[in-house]
Amino acid sequence: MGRSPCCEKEAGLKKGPWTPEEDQKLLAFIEQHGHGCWRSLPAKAGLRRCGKSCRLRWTNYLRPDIKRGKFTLQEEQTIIQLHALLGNRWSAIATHLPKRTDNEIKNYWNTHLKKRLAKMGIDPVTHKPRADASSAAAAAGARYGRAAAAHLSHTAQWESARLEAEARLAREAKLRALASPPPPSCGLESPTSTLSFSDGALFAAAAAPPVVLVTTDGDAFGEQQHRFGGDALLGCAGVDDGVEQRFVVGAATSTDETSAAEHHHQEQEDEDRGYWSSILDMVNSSMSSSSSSLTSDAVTDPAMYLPPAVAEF
DNA sequence: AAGGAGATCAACCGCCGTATT
DNA sequence: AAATACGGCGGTTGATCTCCT
Repeated sequence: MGRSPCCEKEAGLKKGPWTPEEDQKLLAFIEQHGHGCWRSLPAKAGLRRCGKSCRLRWTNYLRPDIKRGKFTLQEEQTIIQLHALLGNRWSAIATHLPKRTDNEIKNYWNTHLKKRLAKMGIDPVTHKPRADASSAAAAAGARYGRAAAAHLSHTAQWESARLEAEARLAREAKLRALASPPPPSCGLESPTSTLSFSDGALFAAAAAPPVVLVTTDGDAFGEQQHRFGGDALLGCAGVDDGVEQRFVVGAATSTDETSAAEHHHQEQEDEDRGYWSSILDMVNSSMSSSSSSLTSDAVTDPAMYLPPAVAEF
């Protein structure tokens, strides 16, 4: 069936970058009347724009509760972790990054994080080592790959849990929609997303996904070792965008070390599970208390997004 | 200083799900 | 039940900026 573009009917509508005057008009109107129906807003506000364009400008730029500027390490970590869980569901990811818009997160992923993972030989889509990785990335990826391979069964379990959780999420969303309308927006929601934090039931059901953390600022955070997922350990002393990345992967290669390595590996796997549980708990608790007095400041506490090992820094 | 290449990001496009008629 | 309206989402584009040669 589809739907025709909202601007199709009216010719002469302006496109392209917004001028300060237009911003002012839109801001003034919304502050005074609220946005109400976006389609009729431009005419009421004296703007020669389509409603969609106004909505986009407001949600991605003009809203007062938007944080702009460089992403913090914690925010990057959250994006990478959530992308491993949710894929390109930017609005859902934005739900967990207070004051960031899905558009901003999407841009940041496409321009920074995706490339960084690719440089490391990690497929940014699957968050797993790429087969065609080359040079240093290949070496790192290969080591990562060995560890990953050693945990394939766990990965399969994770994938299964994830799919199951997705299905449960869909069912629950349906039930919620039938039961009651969503509560008014609270401080924890993304500026752009309407996804409720209670959708995080997904996370409750999830186990540890295979995910890689890439640091951006070695100077600021020094050498770090992060544990992720059930299927690999990956540490990284990042200098800057792929200049030099050192990996510490929890898989021994020599025969002599095998036994000790297996033992160590088991311990690490337990730690990984514990680590992911803590992330999932964190996400869950922020969701379950979204209707309480918890403020967005509480959620933006960087420590909340750090793996235990990093939080100690 | 010039210009070419790559990076960035605001904004657009087209589709989807849901509500309404 | 079908058609239409609307808000929202994710992918993509293109103007602008920055860096490099």
